[in-house]
Amino acid sequence: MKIGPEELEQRLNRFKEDLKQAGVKLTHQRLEIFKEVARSKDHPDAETVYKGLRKRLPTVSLDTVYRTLWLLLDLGLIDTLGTPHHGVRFDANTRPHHHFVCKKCGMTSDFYCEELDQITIPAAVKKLGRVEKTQVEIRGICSRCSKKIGRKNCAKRKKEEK
Amino acid sequence: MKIGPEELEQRLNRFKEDLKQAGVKLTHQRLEIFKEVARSKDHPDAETVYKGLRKRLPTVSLDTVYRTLWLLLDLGLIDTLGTPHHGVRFDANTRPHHHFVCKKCGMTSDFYCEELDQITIPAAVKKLGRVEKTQVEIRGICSRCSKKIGRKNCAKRKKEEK
DNA sequence: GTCAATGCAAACTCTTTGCAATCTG
DNA sequence: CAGATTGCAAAGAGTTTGCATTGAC
Repeated sequence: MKIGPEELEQRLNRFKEDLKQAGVKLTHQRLEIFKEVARSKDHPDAETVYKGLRKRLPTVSLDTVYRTLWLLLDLGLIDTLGTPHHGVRFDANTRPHHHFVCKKCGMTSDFYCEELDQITIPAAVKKLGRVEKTQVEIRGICSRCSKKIGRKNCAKRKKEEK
Repeated sequence: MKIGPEELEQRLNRFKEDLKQAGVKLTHQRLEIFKEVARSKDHPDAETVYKGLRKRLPTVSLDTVYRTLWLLLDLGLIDTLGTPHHGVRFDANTRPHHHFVCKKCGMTSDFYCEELDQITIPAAVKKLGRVEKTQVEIRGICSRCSKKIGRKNCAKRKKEEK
């Protein structure tokens, strides 16, 4: 998927607006990091964003990339694959099941739903590879985290919890 | 979800059988690690498995836990959440979309399907927290990895690719 | 007995933090 | 100009590796 210049413009404006709303400063770095991610068709990790960025912004540092990405995540301007701030986790549940994932704390609960077990996938997907299982991932904020509101970003939140 | 003793027995037998099939030795550690994961209702990380395990097997080491978990993954006896051997990855795609995830290399492709965008989630899930988005995760082996067959485990595979 | 698997310790990678200098509003 | 943000360097997680020893088949 590629996005046209008018949509990019739109997203940049929303970006600036959201920073203002959050009482967060609009810096050169933040703008460029957002553009780098927004233009990406893949699912880059921090390092990849950093490398792409350095071509245009040679003085940027990797830790700023991290801080900014967590900030954007907190503002809901980007999402992550899986759960941030966690190592690999193992799933020993061999029955068909689905996941509710908390975007803040990473809590992942299984749930069962026979209807969802029956999902038929588009034929095009089969070209991507051999399918082993299909599950629904519901992303959101768990009730526990919903109570802890008003914190600014993930890193700070984690620290406060210690 | 909890599993009954007869199902546990069944899974242990399948476990032993699969190790034999793979030409891999059945060690005390492997058996206990498998039991630890199989009994878990959560989605433990390696450290959690390790801690639980040490109560019964005080001499086990964390690296054996890792090696065994990757082995079990390779044998298809357990699965992971997200993609192993990768840092956090960011998803800047703001349109409704779904993922095909390769369990071997972590490659994650977006795909679109209006039908899947319409999924209705069971009422029970709403108790878990505030839902922000619902997406389908199709897990399998991408065509690229399918070609590289016959390797024994992830760690070795990664090394060989260097 | 043979070769794979383990435990240990050290290395490595990814991510976070403290702090002084800098920049935004 | 004040306070947030950055870059740097160093620390901290989580994970992997090399090697001598142990243990399964």
